[in-house]
Amino acid sequence: MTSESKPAHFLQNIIREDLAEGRVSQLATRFPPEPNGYLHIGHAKSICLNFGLAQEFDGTCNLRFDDTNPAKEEEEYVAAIKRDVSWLGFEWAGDVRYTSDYFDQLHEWALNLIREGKAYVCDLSPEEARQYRGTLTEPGKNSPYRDRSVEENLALFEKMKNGEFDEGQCSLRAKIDMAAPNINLRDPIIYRIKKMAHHQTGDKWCIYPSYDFAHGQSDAIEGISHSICTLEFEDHKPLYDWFIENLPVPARPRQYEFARLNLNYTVVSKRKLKQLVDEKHVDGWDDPRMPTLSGMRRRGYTPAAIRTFCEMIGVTRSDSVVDVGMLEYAIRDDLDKNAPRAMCVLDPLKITLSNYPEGQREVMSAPGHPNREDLGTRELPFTRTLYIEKEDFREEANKKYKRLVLGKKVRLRNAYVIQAEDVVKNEAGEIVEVICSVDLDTLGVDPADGVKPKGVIHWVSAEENVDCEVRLYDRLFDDAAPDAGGKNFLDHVNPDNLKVLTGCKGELGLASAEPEKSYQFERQGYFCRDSKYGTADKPVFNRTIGLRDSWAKEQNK
RNA sequence: UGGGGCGUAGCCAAGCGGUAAGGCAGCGGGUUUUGAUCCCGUCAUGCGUAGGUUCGAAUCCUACCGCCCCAGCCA
Repeated sequence: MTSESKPAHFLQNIIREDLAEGRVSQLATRFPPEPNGYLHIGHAKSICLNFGLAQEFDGTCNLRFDDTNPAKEEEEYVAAIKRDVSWLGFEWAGDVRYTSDYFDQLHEWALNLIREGKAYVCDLSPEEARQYRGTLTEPGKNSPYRDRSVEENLALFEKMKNGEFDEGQCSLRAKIDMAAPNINLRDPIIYRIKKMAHHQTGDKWCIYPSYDFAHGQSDAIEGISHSICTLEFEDHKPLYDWFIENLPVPARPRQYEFARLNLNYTVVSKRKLKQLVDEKHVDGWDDPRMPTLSGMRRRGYTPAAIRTFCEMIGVTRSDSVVDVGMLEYAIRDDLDKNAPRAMCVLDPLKITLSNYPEGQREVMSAPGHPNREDLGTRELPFTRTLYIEKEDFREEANKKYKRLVLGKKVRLRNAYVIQAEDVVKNEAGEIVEVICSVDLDTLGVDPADGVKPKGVIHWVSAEENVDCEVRLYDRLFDDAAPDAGGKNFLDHVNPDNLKVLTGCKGELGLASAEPEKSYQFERQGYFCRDSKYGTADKPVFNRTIGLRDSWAKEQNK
């Protein structure tokens, strides 16, 4: 820890004290996803918190699939979640756990409650149960089945377990208090009938424990000391504690809540994400525009950047909406330091160097990174015809425009200074080529006349380059809060969230770019080769994020 | 109008009775063969509001206001 380290957040303080005062001997946390969808940036916050705390305090963190609802869960998600957690850079303690590993024990404990008169089989239908539950302001009424004998409950629960009842026909409920102001305490359902196979336990069960009954006890079984969840579970804590106190569990875990992540211009609800996929607004869960970890990975986000972001935003109990600008800062910061540089012309304009012999070829050497010698050098063939960016040339411009202007000079990055001498236009009047002269005495030095060109532009040989496709992504939504209030988030999908450019010309080295490995295309942004589309000789590059652009800002003034 | 939370700058967030950290964004300037990076400076007389206690209050007390969560046999 350095003297400039971040101040501790409330959970770090709680843990430090618990450890110091001996309330817990070793920190044990867990990340408990339900395998019913893909992990997204919001989960990353929880993952970084739970695994990060374990690392910081020399404790352990388990990966536990909270799989109590076979109707919604699938093995496919289990695999994807494991992969994403590993990708983020974390290692869970021991084997992957499943709440379903504890179904036998949980069933035993349910029997325990029944024997002590603290649980009963209720025959109320779901609709009737809702009516008996009361409302936020009115107390509920006791179920007519609340006072069945222990023997009858035992027999009925056994029948439930044996599949002798239909789904919804009855349920096992904890006997707590139908008049409790906290609705979670109004005799919550702890076991329900679901006659379906489970991805882990197959056909062994037709009754499944509820989240409330399973979670705390699973924590206890695993010896979790601090069970960290999001704010909406705070009302469940009294119930969490009630089970722990009324059952012979091997440990006393404690629940703590923190605020989930909200990001502007983004939706992170599995339902909405799924809708974007199903209605083809995006090309799958791993579409680079998605805030899923798999989408971000394909987009070029790095685990380190996501971890930094989670560190930046802090951990508190107040609802907040983080500006995506912070996420963008985190990825730019990482990639600026670590991504090798390359040149790629997105919108090519041909340049012919009139005083450079036809057939002549030189090889320019350029650093892999301006201040990372360990990233080596790259070789750039330089020829009579080149491509530059269309927007980097103007026939006339004011002094603020620091690029190539007719009659003026500009530096070709990592190469010579050139001057635009003439323009070739097609019948439509569009510029199709610029004739330039090159000053061969300017490699690494300013022109002899001492006048240093103000601008530097990127280029690529027109004769030797990699033809590629580049996909420019913009934010998925054009509204800062697409799902706020009564808004339909689909009405705010940004129509310009993807621009596909073909015929882009990249420097030769890009042909061997590995998928998901980041490059900075100088003067433009950070890109990585797509892992799904493209061919060996025609790669597709995804733009992760553009460079900060003060020129664009200047022009918008 | 039941219960549980939360209000510090445009955003995130420290602070826990001694006179408002830090980051993102913004703004101004410097360096630069990336209009990037980097560097420097600037950015709350104010902590939801109103009272009160105190030599002193974002921190304590009182009242009020606003926002979020809870009535799945979802998690």
